[in-house]
Amino acid sequence: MGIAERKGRERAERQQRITAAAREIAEREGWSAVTIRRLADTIEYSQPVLYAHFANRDAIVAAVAIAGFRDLAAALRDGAKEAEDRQQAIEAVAATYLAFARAQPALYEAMFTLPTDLHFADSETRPELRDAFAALSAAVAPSNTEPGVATETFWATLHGLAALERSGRIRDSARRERLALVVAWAFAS
Amino acid sequence: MGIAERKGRERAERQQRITAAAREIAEREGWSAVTIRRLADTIEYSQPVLYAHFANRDAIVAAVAIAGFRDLAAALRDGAKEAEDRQQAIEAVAATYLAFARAQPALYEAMFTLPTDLHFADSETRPELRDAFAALSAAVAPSNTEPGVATETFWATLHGLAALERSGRIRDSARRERLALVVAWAFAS
DNA sequence: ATGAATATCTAGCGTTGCTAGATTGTCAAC
DNA sequence: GTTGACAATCTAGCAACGCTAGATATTCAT
Repeated sequence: MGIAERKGRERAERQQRITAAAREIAEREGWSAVTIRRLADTIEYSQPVLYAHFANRDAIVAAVAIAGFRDLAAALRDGAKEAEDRQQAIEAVAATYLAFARAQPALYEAMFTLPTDLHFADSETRPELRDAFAALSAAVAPSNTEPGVATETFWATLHGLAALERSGRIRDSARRERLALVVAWAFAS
Repeated sequence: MGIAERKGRERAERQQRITAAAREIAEREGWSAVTIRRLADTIEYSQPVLYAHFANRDAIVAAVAIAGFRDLAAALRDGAKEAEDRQQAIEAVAATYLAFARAQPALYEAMFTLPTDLHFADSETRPELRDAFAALSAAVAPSNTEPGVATETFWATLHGLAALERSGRIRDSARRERLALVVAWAFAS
């Protein structure tokens, strides 16, 4: 009965190719260039095949976003692992977060701007999202196990900085100084 | 020569009706429901008429956004005018900002999420945007006339909170506590 | 009243997300 | 092996989108 397994593998691989193509095109040309026809072309299947994998276009964006949260959580943990004290951990996490958003703007956009149906503070929160939140929380409030007002506010600041920097509404030249200020704020709380 | 004046008035009024309709529909059904056909129907003209007023759909969204910045600046000034000290001013501004975003989510979305070509920290920044920034700055750093790292970071925090609250990624129940924390941060800097 | 200029509309192009129905391929039963 | 059912895949098309060219109606100076 290896046939069913093979089909399952092929299906998973095709699904992977769809999200990879979406992410790549979005990063190169923006999410508006990610059309079903374009994706179908890229994976060399007809359009209806995509609907055997995802309910609609938004579901593809959401899949990319969830993969992004996995990446972000990993990056945050990796960035913080060499910190020697709380302040260093906060600084590492903040810098990593902003670098992540900056390096992959389309991915970040999928994670935070595009879909409205990926909730966080909710019973049905995806584990990937919880995990990224936990990585932040570990740096800000290592001793605290409650949901974390400080972590939420810290995250909001980072997200706000990422968003406003991206849209050119705060000076690119002051990035370093803002980072220092954020670290001071989070450290003090 | 009252004829030209009348035509000018009619034109301005029609333009006003377009943006008002866009804002209303967006607030009720989301920006994706704001189509050229729908707007044309609402103002009882054919579609090409809209293009005599705006270059394209994005320009309509941008017009709504700019009006939103006027409203926001006024709301911030109004909210802060009765504050007796710096801390009260910061708190008033923060609360007003978040209430503004919460009360008119589609408008706020137009201002911060949708268009990419309304720059801030830039020589060609629209005065409406500068003015809103100045209203924030007056509360955070009343004595400081420089562009304001603190103001930028404060703004970023408020925007992040607005965005994450809206998408349900931070707990609605902790709004008060986050506000208090933000005020403490901004006050300390 | 008439002709030019302006304002407005009808009709349509190309593209989008998505889907029904036809077509091809696969595999077990005889 | 052949056949028939089932699954996989494609072709073709719908309705709605932003936007525009060309036809028509309206307005105004002469």
